[in-house]
Amino acid sequence: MPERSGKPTRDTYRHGNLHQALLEAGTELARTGGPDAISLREVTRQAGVAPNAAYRHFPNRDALVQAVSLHAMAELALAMEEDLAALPPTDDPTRTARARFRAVGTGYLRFARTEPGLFRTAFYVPDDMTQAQAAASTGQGGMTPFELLCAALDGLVTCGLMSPERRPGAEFLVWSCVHGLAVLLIDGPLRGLPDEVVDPAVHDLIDLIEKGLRPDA
Amino acid sequence: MPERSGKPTRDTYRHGNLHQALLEAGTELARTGGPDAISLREVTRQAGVAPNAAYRHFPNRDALVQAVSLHAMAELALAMEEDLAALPPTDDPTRTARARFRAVGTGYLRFARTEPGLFRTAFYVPDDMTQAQAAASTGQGGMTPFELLCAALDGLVTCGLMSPERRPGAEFLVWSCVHGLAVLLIDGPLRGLPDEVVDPAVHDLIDLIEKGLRPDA
DNA sequence: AACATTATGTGTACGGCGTCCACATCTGGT
DNA sequence: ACCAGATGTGGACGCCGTACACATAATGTT
Repeated sequence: MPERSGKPTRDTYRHGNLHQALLEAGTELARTGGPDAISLREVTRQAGVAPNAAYRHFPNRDALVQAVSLHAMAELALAMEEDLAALPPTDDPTRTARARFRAVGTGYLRFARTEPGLFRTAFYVPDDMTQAQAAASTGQGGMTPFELLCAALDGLVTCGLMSPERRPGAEFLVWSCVHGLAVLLIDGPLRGLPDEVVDPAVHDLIDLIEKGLRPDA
Repeated sequence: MPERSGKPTRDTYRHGNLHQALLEAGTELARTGGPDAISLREVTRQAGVAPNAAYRHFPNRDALVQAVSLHAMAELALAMEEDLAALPPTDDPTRTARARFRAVGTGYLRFARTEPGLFRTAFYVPDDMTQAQAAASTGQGGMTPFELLCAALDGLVTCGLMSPERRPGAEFLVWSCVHGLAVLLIDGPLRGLPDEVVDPAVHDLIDLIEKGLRPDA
């Protein structure tokens, strides 16, 4: 008998699907400890494989973290889509546009608070960069979080809830506001606040943004 | 002659002011590489001292990073005070309140972009937490960044630029918006954008916030 | 069917890190 | 003059990422 203890033991010399296994182990580590918790030695350990085996699938640690990051970004998109899908159907297009805009924000913040480790990993960008809205980080609908936000903003413009001349670049401003609250809630000084405090704050923040975007008239 | 090479050599057994020296070395490391770049072995190396000497002044690495973080927060407050001080004097209190509010935001973002490493270090909060607006992280005026923001908001209320019933908790919303832009600009997908793009975005963001805070009337 | 090629996993080793322990040295109070 | 506490040193341990040489399995060619 070649082995007897532990569970991730394997009898074949080849693992079979190591790339995927490393990714999943990395995701679990990131879930509880953020990007810094992802270690090559730990993921290979969990896969029941020698540390160096990882180098057949990722050039270095950073590449693995990057891959997990993309996966986390996709989960963020999924969370946002969930909030969008949970919306009750409406006849009023204006009401719908507003609701969809809000859902984009609440989904974002819900994911940040539910999965802070993955959220932080999603925004881990090391040195190369510019893969933010790259593929593979989309939800079921094939849209990235950023694209979901843009679509929601376009909806606001269509319904007159936002002036068209304010539209260009607005996605970055809105994103900033929501992202900032997320960061302060999970990493920063607002950490660990109970839902009774946070939920109204989320509501108020989206109110503020919405009001800030509205046409002056 | 006991030593001859390198510069941080010292002839006395005692260093004299190691605590301070470690703090300064740590600050320099954080300035260029953020909190992760702070290493006990490196700061002691720069101080010309054995690695373990650090343990006479900080219980562990995290305590050092924490100390640097406080220092960085104070520098942030200083940057905000600079923008406030640079304001031209005005008779109109409303105009002043508005300008001071904007200065708080621009100072915050200017520091984030000028000193991204220190900015990230300032918001490094490990496990214990709740020292956010603790002492020692204040500027010359003795106020923390958070308190500077609160004061600016109070000014807005006084001048009727903001409805009093919206005031409670508003500091967190506004902080979120500005902080979010800072994070996206230095770490996130908006990284490395030129001033010609960023400056208008900063302006627009503060516009949006201001508008969102205004009374409905 | 036999062999060469490529893909994948292993073993060993190096240097860097934080940290623990025992020990050396200096300084201030008695 | 001495002792106690504060401060710095040296060595060791176990992590980590990663480079190099090697072993083994899968695949394609003849």
